[in-house]
Amino acid sequence: MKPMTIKDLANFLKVSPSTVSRALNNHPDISLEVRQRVQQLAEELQFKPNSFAANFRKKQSKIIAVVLPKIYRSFIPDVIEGITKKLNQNNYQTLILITEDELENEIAAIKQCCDMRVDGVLLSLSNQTKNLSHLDICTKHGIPLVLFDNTLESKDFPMVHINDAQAAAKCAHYLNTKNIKRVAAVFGPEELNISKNRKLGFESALDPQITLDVCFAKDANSAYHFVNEQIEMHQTTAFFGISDEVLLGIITAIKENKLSKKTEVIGFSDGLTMPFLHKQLRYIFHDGKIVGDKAAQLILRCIEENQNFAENMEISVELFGI
Amino acid sequence: MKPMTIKDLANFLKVSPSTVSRALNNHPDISLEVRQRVQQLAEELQFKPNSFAANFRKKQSKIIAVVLPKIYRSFIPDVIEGITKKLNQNNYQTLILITEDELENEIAAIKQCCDMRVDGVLLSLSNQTKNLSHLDICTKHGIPLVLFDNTLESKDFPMVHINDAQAAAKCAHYLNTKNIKRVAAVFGPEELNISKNRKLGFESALDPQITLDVCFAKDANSAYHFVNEQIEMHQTTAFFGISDEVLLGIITAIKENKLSKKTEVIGFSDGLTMPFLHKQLRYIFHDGKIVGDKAAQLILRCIEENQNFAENMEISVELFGI
DNA sequence: AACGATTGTGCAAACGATTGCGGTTGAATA
DNA sequence: TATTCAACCGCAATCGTTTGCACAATCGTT
Repeated sequence: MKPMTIKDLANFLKVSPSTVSRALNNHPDISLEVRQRVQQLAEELQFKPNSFAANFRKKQSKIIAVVLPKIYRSFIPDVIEGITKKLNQNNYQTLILITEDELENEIAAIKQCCDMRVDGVLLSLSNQTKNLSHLDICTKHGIPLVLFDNTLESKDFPMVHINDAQAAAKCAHYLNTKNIKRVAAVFGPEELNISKNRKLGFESALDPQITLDVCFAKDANSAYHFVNEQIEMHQTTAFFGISDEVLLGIITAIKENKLSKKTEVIGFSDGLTMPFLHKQLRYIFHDGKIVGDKAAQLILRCIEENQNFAENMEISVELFGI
Repeated sequence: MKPMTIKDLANFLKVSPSTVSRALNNHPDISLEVRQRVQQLAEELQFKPNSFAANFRKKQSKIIAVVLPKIYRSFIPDVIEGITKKLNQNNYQTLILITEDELENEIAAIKQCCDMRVDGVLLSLSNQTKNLSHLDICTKHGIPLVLFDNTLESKDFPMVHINDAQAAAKCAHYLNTKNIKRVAAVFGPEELNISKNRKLGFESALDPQITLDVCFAKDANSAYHFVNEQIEMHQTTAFFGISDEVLLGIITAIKENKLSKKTEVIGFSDGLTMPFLHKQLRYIFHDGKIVGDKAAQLILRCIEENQNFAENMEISVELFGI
């Protein structure tokens, strides 16, 4: 029992294959009556044209690749959900490629995308990536690409992300109003772009009267130890944390020191665990769903308009907390 | 400038297209010398055969679809990483479809997979799914499918997951040794299969001398309130939590009641946040990477051997904690 | 020297849907 | 009535690779 083809349908309906094809694609050349007859039969027989053949002919895969360093536990899952949702609504599917934060893998992934002839690429850069020259093959193959989340400035590719520096500045501004002498800021690994950007924004917005202690923490535990030191050495009562992970360390430390009530904690969070853990937390709500949605939207526009208009999109963020 | 084809290469090298094709696919019929010449030129010119045409001809997409309810913050990200890693090693790519825990979407996703002619499907069931009849179209299309994580018993499809009941029983056994009179167990939403299975395993393994209070919590907050009640009403000193989310509620509550030291907390965790938060936590380490890896392995075998041998795979789990 | 085995290569037919172009209708217009 | 013009539909080429088969060359055997 060979799988059905468009020809079989055509024979059965006494029309030509081309008519069936056009009818299935809602081509206006086909009369409403024929169109309906075709679609109805296709529906009944659960017939779908062979997508391999269609892709081949139409030179499109209806697949968007999402290339990212790692599926961290917060933010990225939401991004993926945001992307798939938007893409599905537009009849595209989502392919996931993971680079493990290595440039080499990123290059391979991009090549893979070209080889597979995906219709577009959403890319969050690895932290080893210092320039965008390896993305040229996408341009060469006519595959639109948009950068999201972890990005580098570029005139060739649109990007969507929050303005990290500005968001961090908001946190600093908040602290400026709080009659504080000293603040300890915990960032992620020093080489991360978000660490750099948020540090820059935070530092330059912070009232110079306030003494700033800085730490690049590789995980919750190192944040925890840093905070303990700060409390011991300087009786610090204000902390800034760049991610849910370091916030976990910060919050744990201040709780153990019974300073929850007397301490300001502010940072970036996905709004789930950390605000629950520490009700007084102020945080920049970093909403992955929106980033994903916007990124998908942008790539769809690129595909539609067949060009990489380098229009960046900045997601505005707000400070949350009681 | 038209994109290069196999014919262009062939003309240039004065061989036939078939030879180029075979050479590129390392077909042994082609002499080593010719094979190398072809591959070398292809390498230089960065030529890759049009995958649309190849897919079409070979009737394979080299894509595996992963269908899942939702990308929760723990476990699932690891599963995805485990899957993509294993698949990549075998030259397959990973497509993500999300059902949002709705049967309707699950059915649509499965159909989509068939329409796209993916080479295999990895499916974690929605919690609305009560039977597997909608998976027949996969069988009909000859697409192998393996169930993972949230599954239902089936003789048609292999599945990989941990033995929830048995793992929960391990927790109960541990508590049995602890001279405890009363334990409060917090599960997830009642309709979830993991809730049911883990509850069953836990209940039946628990020493009947121990009084059991049960709660189905929809989030960390409801777990938190339940625990507070239990402490107030029964001075409970032992808690079982089915997931990181409810553990968060449990741990927060016992900390606020300053009972960390005097209380046994045990449950299922991905081993990151919760053990950090509560050092005394005992937990079943639910390792998504392994589940993903095994699931991918299984689907690859199905593809290779061209059959759905219903060989289930149970991931063994261990109790962690100091 | 004639004979099968090997080995290595090319020919040409698929694979199944799409689409430019041309042809057939019937109705509308002059 | 002749002509025009849509509206519809079919013909056949096309997309680029793969692969069954035939064929040519080379080799070792009797």
